[in-house]
Amino acid sequence: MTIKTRFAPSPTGYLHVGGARTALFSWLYARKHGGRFVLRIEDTDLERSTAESVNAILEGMTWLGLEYDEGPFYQTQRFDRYEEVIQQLMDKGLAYRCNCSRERLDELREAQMKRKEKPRYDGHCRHQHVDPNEPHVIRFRNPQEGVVVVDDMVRGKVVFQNTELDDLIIKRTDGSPTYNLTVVVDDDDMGITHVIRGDDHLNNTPRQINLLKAMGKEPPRYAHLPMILGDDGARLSKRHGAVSVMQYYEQGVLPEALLNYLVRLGWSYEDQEIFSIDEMIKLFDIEDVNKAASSFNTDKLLWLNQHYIKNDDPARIAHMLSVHLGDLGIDPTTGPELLEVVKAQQERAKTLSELAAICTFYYKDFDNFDEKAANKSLKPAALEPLERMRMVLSEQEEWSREALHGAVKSVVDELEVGFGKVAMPLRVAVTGGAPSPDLDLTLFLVGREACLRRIGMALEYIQKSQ
RNA sequence: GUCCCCUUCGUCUAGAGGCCUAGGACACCGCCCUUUCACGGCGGCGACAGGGGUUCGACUCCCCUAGGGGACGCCA
Repeated sequence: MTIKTRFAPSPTGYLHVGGARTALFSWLYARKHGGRFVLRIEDTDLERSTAESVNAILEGMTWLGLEYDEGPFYQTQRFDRYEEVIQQLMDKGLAYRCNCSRERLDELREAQMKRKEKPRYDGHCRHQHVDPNEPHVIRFRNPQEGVVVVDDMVRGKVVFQNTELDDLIIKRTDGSPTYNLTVVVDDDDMGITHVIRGDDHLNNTPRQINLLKAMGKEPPRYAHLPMILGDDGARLSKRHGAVSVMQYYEQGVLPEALLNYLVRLGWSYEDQEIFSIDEMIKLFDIEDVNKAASSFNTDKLLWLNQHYIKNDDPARIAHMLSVHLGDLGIDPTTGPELLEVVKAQQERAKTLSELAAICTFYYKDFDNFDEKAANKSLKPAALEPLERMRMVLSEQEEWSREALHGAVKSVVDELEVGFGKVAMPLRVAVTGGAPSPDLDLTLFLVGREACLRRIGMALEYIQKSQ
């Protein structure tokens, strides 16, 4: 039997980290077992589903590289099929029409709550004849005795009493099918063998199993993944920063870093922290997934991101970085070779946007010196070293790292001071105080013209601050 | 409220009765490297929710309590 998993989001918002993790685990499980991965859009809620959300989800999946083998399927295009199943259930007496008013239902719920009972439909229309021509919904006749055992791959066996379940609506007054029916029909029709989804669906599972049994079908295997909470342990929401996966893209998080972060949320393999996609596929197993919810920790994501930025091919980083430089109004073709700049700065940033920011000084003058750096290094004592450096650099014939190192050294020797007395002011003068690599490499990349101009700015700055 | 689930350092996690003086990672704090910032190296801080059992022995098994999460929709 070929293993088949699916990711089935409802297009009522963006792809968020929780959804992305669910998709990742489903995808990994399929890939690991040489199976197939299906994308299905659960858009039966016509009120809230939007085309923008569909696009956002597809965009997120693409960015993360979670490619699907089948789909995307849209439930709104399968209404005929759902109708067919509903009819079959009606014919077999396993579903019935109900015309209870919303008012009655509301009152019922309220009364039950007041009695400290679990609110649920009382089966009022179970044995009532309802005229098909008047407005009605169709409810599934849930078994009233016995138990349903969900044999979950991460939770183990979970037992539900049928008396806890009520007769759920499978078809609305407007004729559209509801979630619990559509998932069950689709998962079965599409041959889904493993339903891997969020924890919040665990309580729906016994209902779905009953529905499946009524249809004469065999339930798939289930795996309910623990939720992802915000940094503060509360449910993930907008106030926790990035809600949409694409916001991480915008901030300059690498997809492999996000995936690596997500795969370690609720799963681990020995003491390993860094996983390539291939390693994830090889080592991942749904049986090893934890039961407890976990909190999203941005610091760790950023640490992973820095790791990937630092270790990735500089050419690839350069390619991705140009977008972020563009955001800052920088055209990297107007200055030093971007590839060389990336190599020089690669290990100094946690995100691509941060990397872009610290690469700015290679391409354009800064407006102000960093206050802290300037206070420390741009003092009167720096006047002489900077004057000397300006002269030496303006006369410098060979503009190479080695030669520039010699140039700085010559000033140090001439003034008979420590290396830092010259190097520090010079670095701040040239970079504005931004993090930067070796001084000789920095001077080399920034170029003679900009170096001289900025030393002038620094001298002016020192004189003005007196 | 009812039902279901969960509970190891601040966070992610290892731990399948003795291997635990509870291991790793992020964060934090020191030190080293160093012309800045990083990187890297070394070290430190820091947890079994509480209470009962079972057992020669419990982080591991059972029960209770507490706390957290989820579900209880003509949402998915």
